[in-house]
Amino acid sequence: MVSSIAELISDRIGTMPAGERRAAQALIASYPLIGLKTVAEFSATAGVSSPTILRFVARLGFQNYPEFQSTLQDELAAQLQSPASRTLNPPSPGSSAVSPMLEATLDNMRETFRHLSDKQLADIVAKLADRRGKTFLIGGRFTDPLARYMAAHLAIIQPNVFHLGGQESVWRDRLIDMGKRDVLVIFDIRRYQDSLVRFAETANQRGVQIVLFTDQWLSPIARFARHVIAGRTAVPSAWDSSAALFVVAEALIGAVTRQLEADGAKRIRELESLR
Amino acid sequence: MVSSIAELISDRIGTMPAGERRAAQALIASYPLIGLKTVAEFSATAGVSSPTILRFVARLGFQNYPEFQSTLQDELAAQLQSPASRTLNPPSPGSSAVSPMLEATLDNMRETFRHLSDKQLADIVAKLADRRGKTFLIGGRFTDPLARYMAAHLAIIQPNVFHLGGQESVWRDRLIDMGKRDVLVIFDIRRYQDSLVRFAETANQRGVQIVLFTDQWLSPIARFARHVIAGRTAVPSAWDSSAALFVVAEALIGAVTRQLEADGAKRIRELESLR
DNA sequence: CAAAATACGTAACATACGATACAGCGCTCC
DNA sequence: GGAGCGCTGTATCGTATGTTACGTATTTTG
Repeated sequence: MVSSIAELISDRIGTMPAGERRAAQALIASYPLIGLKTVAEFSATAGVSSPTILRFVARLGFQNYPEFQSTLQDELAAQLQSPASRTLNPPSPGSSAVSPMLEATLDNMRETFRHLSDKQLADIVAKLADRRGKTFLIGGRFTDPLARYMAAHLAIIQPNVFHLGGQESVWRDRLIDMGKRDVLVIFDIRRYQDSLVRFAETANQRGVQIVLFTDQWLSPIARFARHVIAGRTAVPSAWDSSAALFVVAEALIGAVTRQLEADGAKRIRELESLR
Repeated sequence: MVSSIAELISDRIGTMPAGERRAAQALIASYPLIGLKTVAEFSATAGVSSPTILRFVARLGFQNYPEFQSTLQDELAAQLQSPASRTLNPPSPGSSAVSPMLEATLDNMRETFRHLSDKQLADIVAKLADRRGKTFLIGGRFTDPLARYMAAHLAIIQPNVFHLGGQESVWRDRLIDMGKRDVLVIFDIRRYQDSLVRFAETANQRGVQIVLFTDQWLSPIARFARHVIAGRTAVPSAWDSSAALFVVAEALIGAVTRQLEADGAKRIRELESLR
């Protein structure tokens, strides 16, 4: 038995032609609201023609469009009247292999932030928003993308932000550029990489302030780090999860942006005028 | 300022004639669902005539019935998309500056997964774990790190996984390598990049199956995509959040790994012995 | 109590919405 | 390479829907 139209769609989306699949995806993306609008609006949002929408609902087993809409409304009524069903994901008895993953991730984030004080974050933000020094970012095998992600944002709102990528020998040589006023943001989770540890140690000796993103068992780099962010990584998977660290990174990016705006940084105003 | 139609009604219900008051009560009783149905149905449920309904919505300040319905739908959309506003956020003791960011992110993830069916994910996993074809990953300005992150993991558990980076001209030429059996995983959120759209279009013409990670407004690439994952990106920040997409990516990585283990892939056993 | 004003429903109307027929196109399979 | 099939969009049609006009009922006011 199929309980919701959403399930019905995901059951049959594989067997649908391209146009109808676009209709299905548009419906799922903002479920179920476009389904309540007119065929014309639905077709416009999905980028197909009206008949395709009608064929789509016909394929789902409905006699006509109004019948389809009524079903959607009934579904919505049930949902709105029992808020419990919202929090508890469609129970999907037996399956839902990803749900435990999601739950664990959400828990990880809550735990991660619970152990982070506002003071600590504020200090890091202040340091990152301090435009007198340079900012370098680097990560390990799996976490380097996080460093890139953060660098991509920070580099826009302020100058002198550099992601250290490529071969080890390349970024090792960049140590020459680093001094007391600079910040090095390092991402390092298990298994901790020796090359990164050595790099951090040298940087530390040069007086560079290190901000470390690591897991709850703390990379050895924590010994040299000025600020340590310990994210929870445990999930029911063969891999560790970096999602919590990712969210902290995003929170920092947002906070630094706000800080620079508050500082009235000329660059921010220029950026806005460019857009 | 009146935020919802429900408030508007309770403000004015005192000044309404009997018939319209019955209409108002009927609407409030199962808010806002009858308002989305036709005037005829509305009038029948309320026990009044159609014109009375129209006079009722006119009194609320709407020019016509469709305008009234649109407003109701917008209201509903806002409600459904930010469950936070429904639960009336607990002030979160201490009221930290990053807490709203965290809350929004958690909501985004729950919402994103609520719109994702197990079936849909299972299809994608099956395709990604299919070792007959190659897997290419690419992302936009801010999302390319996500592509890298996913590629870093997938490349370990199976051969023929390629991240497309560097200059546009470089990865454009890689189109030659792509064929019907291959998968292209694209990350593209606002503002959608023309270069990526063109790339996706060409790849699609070559028969490549496209898995798209995008935001809830759907990149134009959705037109060519076989599978679309629409993540929520709204957070109280100057930037959009990719955290929800990141978590989906991690979930997929985990699921693909499990799938390959189940398939008894020789490579996995070899890997384990190497560790 | 009478007269006026307001409210309500019936019925006719016009719009726009959903439905259908048909032609063009691409794709697959001989 | 050609024939057949299936998918998609354009254009047209019928109809359900929202809208309005008008007559009757009901309440209000002097």
